[in-house]
Amino acid sequence: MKRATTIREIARLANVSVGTVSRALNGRPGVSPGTRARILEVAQAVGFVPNAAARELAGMSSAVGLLFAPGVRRYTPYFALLLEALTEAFWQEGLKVAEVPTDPRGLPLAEARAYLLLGAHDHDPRIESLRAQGKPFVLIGTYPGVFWVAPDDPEGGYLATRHLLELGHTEIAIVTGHLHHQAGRERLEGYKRALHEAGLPFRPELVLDGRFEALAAYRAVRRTWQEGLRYSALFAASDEMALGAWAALEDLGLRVPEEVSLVGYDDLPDLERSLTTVHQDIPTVAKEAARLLKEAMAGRPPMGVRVPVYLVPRGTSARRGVG
Amino acid sequence: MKRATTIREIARLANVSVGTVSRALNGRPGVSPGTRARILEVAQAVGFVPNAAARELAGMSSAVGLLFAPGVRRYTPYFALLLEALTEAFWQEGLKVAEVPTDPRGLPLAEARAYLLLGAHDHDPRIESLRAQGKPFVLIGTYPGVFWVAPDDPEGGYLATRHLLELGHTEIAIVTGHLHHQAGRERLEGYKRALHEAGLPFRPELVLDGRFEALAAYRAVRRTWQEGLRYSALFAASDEMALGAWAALEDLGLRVPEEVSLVGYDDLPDLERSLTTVHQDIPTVAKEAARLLKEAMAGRPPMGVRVPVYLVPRGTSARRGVG
DNA sequence: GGCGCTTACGAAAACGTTTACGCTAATCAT
DNA sequence: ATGATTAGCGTAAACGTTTTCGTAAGCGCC
Repeated sequence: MKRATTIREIARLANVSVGTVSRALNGRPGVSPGTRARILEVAQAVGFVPNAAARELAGMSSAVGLLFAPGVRRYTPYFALLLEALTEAFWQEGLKVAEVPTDPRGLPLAEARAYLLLGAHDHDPRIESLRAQGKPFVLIGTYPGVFWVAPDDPEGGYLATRHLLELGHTEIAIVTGHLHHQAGRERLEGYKRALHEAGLPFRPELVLDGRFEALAAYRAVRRTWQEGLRYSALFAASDEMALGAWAALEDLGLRVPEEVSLVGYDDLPDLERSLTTVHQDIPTVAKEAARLLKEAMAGRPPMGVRVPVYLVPRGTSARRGVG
Repeated sequence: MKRATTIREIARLANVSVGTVSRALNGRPGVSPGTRARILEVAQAVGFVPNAAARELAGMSSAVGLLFAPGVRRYTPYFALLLEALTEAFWQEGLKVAEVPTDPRGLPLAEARAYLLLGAHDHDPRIESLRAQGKPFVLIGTYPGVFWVAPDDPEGGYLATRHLLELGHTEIAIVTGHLHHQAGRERLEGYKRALHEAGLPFRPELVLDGRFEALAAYRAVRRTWQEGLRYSALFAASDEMALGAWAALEDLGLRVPEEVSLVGYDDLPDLERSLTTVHQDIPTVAKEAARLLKEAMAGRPPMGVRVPVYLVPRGTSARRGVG
């Protein structure tokens, strides 16, 4: 393994002492704009990554606490990917992310330098509590007046639905996740907007509750179809639910995409089947979260950013059969 | 936060130098049995936990690599619990566990001081490869000639089945996980043994493939029942599959446990419904894994340990209705 | 021109552990 | 008895960072 470049090396290259380098890199006062720029440039050039162990030893508890909202299913492929990306992105900043045990309201039971909030709820008590404590934090989701980053879920829901509309479908059902979760609600909003834009009415009976679970999606799709609900296209607000829905359609004897088109959401890797879906740029979400957390720790004013999503047409969506 | 006790403090209490303490604690040569015992006693008494950051800084990459078998679903509640317990248990030993990226055969793409193998396969190439490299590792599962720790799955399958037999059931179906995974196969073996012991024949058609997934279990149960398969009791080899099976039975209009008894496996916490199941002692599995890994790193001869399981009778199993 | 004040920076201590090296005393072979 | 070996232990350097303290230079001000 190659030896990583150290702060000392940077000091040598920039003709300053290690103390100055440390100050410059951490945005601390006591270094002139000129030297600071020079140091940052050198660090950038050699691809410096601070040694987390040394940092921690020196007393900078380099752990940011990961706070899951209560009631959210953590053990999903999506969260696993997000976590992986977050770990990677924060590592680049010399920070480690670790899940923190919480009380029933989701408030942290252990101290951390900063926090990362996952699974944004509606009236999230975690936000006010942390704000009152003055702890820096970033929310994965949206909320006014705090640092937040979120995938552009309204746009994603819109893109998926418009794709189906453009293929000639007019009866489009949606399998949603929990509507008290932002992701679930926002994707539904996008769906509604696309319908509205196309001059089609929103029909509540075409909204099926899939609870973000494959099994729940399966049951909802199968039951409603057998009760006589009909549509030529289905938008599932997560790939897991799409898989459940797909299985249900198969068990109902329906061909995908000939009889029913299907669009998922997330674009999970390693899916064995070719699913038309909305791609989420998870690494970018993670990187933005890391960047924002640094801003938050530096005491900057809050800001939020939306990360773009895009549609990936694959095998499960087709032009509506002439009917 | 209270200051953790250091190696220096222990040195003071035991009247030796820090170097000697370090050697004693790490099982390295160069310290007499007497002093070693004294040091260990002091360390035990004050509840010493080595500082991971300092260790890493001093060059002892304190990370043990977590290696998942290819093809195994990592994002399950069971693995999440196991991982949590492993993190905790290894932390006590001054070790951090981190997942390591693998190639398609499951071999590690990054170096680590030692490895932990999860999701034991049958002819696992990881085992021979690591053994050839002389890397210390512990397998969660069983394999002759290496360090391993595993829940007593054959016994668990036996206990679940015998419970149903004792309730008067004679037609007992089983929903299994993948049979090329040890856990899946061993639980099936226990089921067979209980049947055999009771003088009942093993009927292959009563074995349903649930792939350790709720949805797959649901489909298998529902489809086979509709095809005419009948039984008065069902043993699902994981709680997730039990939930899927339960949903299927409900959708078939069958009452649990009046018409069909159901037993799960794992005893996951936070299940909202009261499921009879086999309890797994995950914290103990983790602690044993940590203990064994230390033995392995010390170069001791390999050994394996089975962690006991036990049945937890709850609401989904009942005496067979008079038929 | 002396005084105080600020700013930019270097020197060095500190964090907790591992480990190379050196020393002492005991053991051993001759 | 003497020199060589060895077991047992202490000393100190090293790991990469943060941070306290000291200091020199620059500034305005009377």
